[in-house]
Amino acid sequence: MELRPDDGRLLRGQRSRAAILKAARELFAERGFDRATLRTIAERAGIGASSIYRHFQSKEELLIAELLDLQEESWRQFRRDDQRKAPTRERVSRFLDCQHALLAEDSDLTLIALRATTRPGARVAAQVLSLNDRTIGLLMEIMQMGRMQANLKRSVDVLEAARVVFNITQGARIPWANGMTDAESCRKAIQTGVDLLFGGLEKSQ
Amino acid sequence: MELRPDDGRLLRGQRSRAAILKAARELFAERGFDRATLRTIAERAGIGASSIYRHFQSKEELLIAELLDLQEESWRQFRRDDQRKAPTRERVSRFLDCQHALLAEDSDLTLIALRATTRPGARVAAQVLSLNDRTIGLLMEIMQMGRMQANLKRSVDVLEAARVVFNITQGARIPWANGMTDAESCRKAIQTGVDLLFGGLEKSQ
DNA sequence: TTCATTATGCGATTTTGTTCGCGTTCATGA
DNA sequence: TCATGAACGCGAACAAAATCGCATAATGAA
Repeated sequence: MELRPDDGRLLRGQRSRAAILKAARELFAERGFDRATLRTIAERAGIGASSIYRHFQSKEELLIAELLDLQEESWRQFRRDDQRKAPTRERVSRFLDCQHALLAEDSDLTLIALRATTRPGARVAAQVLSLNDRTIGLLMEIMQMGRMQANLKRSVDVLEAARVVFNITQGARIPWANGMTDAESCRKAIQTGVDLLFGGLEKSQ
Repeated sequence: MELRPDDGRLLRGQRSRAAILKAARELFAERGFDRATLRTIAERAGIGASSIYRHFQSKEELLIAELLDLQEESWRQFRRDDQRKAPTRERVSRFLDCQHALLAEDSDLTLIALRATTRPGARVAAQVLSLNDRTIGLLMEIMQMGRMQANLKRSVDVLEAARVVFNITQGARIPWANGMTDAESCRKAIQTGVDLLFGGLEKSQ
């Protein structure tokens, strides 16, 4: 039996799902991920704790919706005044700044996403890895354009280059999310790393 | 009151600590970190589960000792036939290969260490970050030598460069530890990333 | 010896994410 | 109208890490 999209049960489910997400976002912001209990989230959402699992497969999954939103918002901001003719290094740098400005508001987001990738076999791990791949894909797109415009070396493997850029950002955020550096130092570390990558370490002869 | 180092209580504690570590290593190897329960570890070590917390602050801390050993072993292997006059790129590359060969035997180690860094406030997070800093320090040492020998650009910030190399390795291991690529692909990804960093992406004019 | 102190050990308990079995609601089709 | 099946909801239960209060052992000081 197929359910019509306006079926009463589905509608009720969608309301619940929205209520859970709202409560979760509020509580994550108030107390942070680890201190926000599924029972308190459920209570604020007005349902039972176990019902959350009708809509999400794990606690971490409550965050990836937010991460997805943020990712697309950062792309929107980047594209809004992106100079497609500008040097590739500048375009990449600007994109990372857009992303950083948004992520800097919520260090938990980066941290929990990273944690999720350390749970092999869990669905949420694959989801986050796939989100990361989308970001890597965008970076690759930018760099591929630079490669065609003879802005980058022809020999560069743009996929690997995009991965390196992504890993630089990921790695730089860990000390920040652990409170060992502030957001601005994190931003600078990312930019310095990208500059090193573009310029190279070795002397050119 | 100060305890002498040969105090009977301390000696008993050290024996327990050693037994716990031994049991933990065995069980981690047999079942993996997540499937090895503190109760079974305690049982094999011949003590009660809660007693583990007299010696370690968290389950993850049981892995730190192993990670430290492995780190120093990889340094030993690297130093054993390190050509100090060789190009910096080759030295770095060789060090990463040594490290990879050891880590490849136990993907859990990388994964759990990474997971530990996503637990802000926990002692184990700081411990792992400090271990990482030691590896970064060694990389920095290698690159600093290259910089003095005019092997690398004078303008290079060796600390940041070392961090970038480290982040490349860290990031490349995540898909591998999730079973999405094999160890050899992971190794190649690391080497490709390092090559990109040394050579740079931009065309030199 | 006796007492205080300190490290260690342990069973009971708490906490929290997650699973299970059962009941409820609601559209559909005979 | 009534049985069917599917999505949803819930309280109880489970699993495993972590905590607590108390007991024990070992040592030094009085």
